[in-house]
Amino acid sequence: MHQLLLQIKAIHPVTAEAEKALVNISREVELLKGEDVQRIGHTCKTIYFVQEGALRVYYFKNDTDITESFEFENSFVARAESLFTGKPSRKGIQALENVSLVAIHSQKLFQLFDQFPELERLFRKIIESSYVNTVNRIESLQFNTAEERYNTLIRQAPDVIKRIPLKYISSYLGITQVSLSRIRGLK
Amino acid sequence: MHQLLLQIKAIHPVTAEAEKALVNISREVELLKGEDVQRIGHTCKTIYFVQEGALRVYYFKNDTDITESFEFENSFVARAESLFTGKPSRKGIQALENVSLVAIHSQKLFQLFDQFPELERLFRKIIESSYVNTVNRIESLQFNTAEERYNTLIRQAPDVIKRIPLKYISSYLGITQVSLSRIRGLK
DNA sequence: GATTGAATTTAACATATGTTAAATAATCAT
DNA sequence: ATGATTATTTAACATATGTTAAATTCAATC
Repeated sequence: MHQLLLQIKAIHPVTAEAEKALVNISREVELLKGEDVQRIGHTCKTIYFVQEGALRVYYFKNDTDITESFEFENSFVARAESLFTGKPSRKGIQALENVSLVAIHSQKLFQLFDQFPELERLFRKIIESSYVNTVNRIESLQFNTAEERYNTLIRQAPDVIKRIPLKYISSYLGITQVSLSRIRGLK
Repeated sequence: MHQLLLQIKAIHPVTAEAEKALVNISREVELLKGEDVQRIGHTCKTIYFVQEGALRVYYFKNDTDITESFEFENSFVARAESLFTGKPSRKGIQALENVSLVAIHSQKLFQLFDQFPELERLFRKIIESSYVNTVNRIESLQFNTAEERYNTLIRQAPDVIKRIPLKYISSYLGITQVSLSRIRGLK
């Protein structure tokens, strides 16, 4: 859990008691490359913190596997549309490398907010930052060409290109694998 | 402010003192159709609540005017990438009808969070719900055709079609106005 | 290192959407 | 109502991306 606590310190430091309470409702989880952290159809009740490895959030649209997002070390992952609504998610979370995660029990976490407003502030900030990321992503999908999106990805998230197979990257960019290959061949 | 308080009650009821404190840092603003609520380049320091009318958040990409989002009665509006980072926004907010807004001073609001954790919870929930909306929007932009996106809009946000000129809607859907016109002509 | 299967690229063609320009239609001010 | 402005549609053509299939490269296992 050490890494989680370090990351929290960087976002919004909390008291030792709050830290302890958080650790109490969390457990470490290890998964192998290819395994599902959370299956499609499952209602999201956990917020994950990535200590080591890479994940993707994915779903199917007309039998096509689509990657919604990638997550690496030191990020928090959840399926917001399920976590915040209580509905089952059409999305799954898959390990793209062997991963070490911290699983935070979301229901218990939300209860802790009454006792520790500092934890609520911490997670408010985490959500805010995820929100900003998705807003920026919309901008990119809304009016950049596929080539621009690919170049932006190389610049802003080189880990994705280095560590993730192209077949997952193409759908993340909103294009087919053939298109991605073509774009890569241009330069 | 009555309408704002009603809406708050529906999201997360707060005590009379918290309500009073919130009203204290807010003021009503009226603007005419076409006017800018916030200019491009301005650093976002206000969260708006729409009492009456319609707004859009917009920006320019290569001299082309692009609408990022529409907002109607009973929604909260801010430019997250600026509000939560303190950086000037490349986006503006424009009134598409004569509007009546409540302007909430965000800095003062954030200060109130120390005194009223219930207000922090309220705004955490508001942010969560905006976040869920943007995540769903990404899904739509990522792999639906323009025609699918248009049909979804008609179904899920009929107000947009009824009240907003098409020239603003096309860029919101990620297409040109000509394409939108073509799609509308299909059926 | 040979064999197999998966990942990636290439090719050829199809289609959706973009671009530019002109034609209508709708709206607004006089 | 008239004319002027703005919004929307239509047309013709250009281009980006999709689709299917095959070729190639890469990676894992024996």
